[in-house]
Amino acid sequence: MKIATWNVNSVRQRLPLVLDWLKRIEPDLLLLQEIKCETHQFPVEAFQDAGYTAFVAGQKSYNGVAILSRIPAELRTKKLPGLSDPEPPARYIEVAADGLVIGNLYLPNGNSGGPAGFENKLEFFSALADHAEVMLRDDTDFLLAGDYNVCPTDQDLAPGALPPTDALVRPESRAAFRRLLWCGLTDAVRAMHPTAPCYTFWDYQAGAWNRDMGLRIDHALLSPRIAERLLSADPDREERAMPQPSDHVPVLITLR
DNA sequence: ATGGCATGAAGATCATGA
Repeated sequence: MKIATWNVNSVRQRLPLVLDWLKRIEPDLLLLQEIKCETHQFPVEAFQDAGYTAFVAGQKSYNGVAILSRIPAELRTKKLPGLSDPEPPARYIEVAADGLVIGNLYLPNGNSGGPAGFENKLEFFSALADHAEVMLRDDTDFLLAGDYNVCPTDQDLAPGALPPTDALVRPESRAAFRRLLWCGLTDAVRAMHPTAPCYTFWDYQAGAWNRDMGLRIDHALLSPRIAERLLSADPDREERAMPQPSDHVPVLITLR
């Protein structure tokens, strides 16, 4: 089983690239973040023609997440349980497929909106950990993948790529990510690559790609039984060198 | 430390991203 996550930075701008990637890689599911369109604007037909059903949680301008599946899947929710905002931005969508719950998340960056913006990031993390704990108690097999907007350790960013005050590396953000791991989840890429950087993002600015000033911020966390099935987990670096790329690359997980 | 790109919505810039 192949599951991938990709922050595409506008699905409409990236449509040819995403279709090309689907055709070459043939994942069973692709989790998209930052689709940057309303649900009705999502190019459902183009993906249908490629053999994928789309589950979409869109909104105007920003954010937006979607799951593409070429295997039978059913929508579970378009909201992360436990957020204080009754109408939160479109940052979470979850389906069930092949006996597995697949949660797709776009965690708030936390650098905008001042202290409240950062608190909002931590609240999302906390709600996500609560959700994971409920599923672990229910003995549900799951994968929670997407743009976590955190470099978990200093190994996960190029030296000097971010100031230490950045919300992606602040100790509170890293502690929130560790809480998820300590629920008993496995960071798939890190489990398969204990020492390599495995960046998933390079800024468009300042020649970040050419200087390899990357960040590892797109992650797939696996519940225990799913972790036992892990065969491979790799960022697809080559996608960053394509014409008009997203600033993130896909991360591909293969399960036995 | 900031924001040199990129995107969308608006509008003759701006907010956001990370």
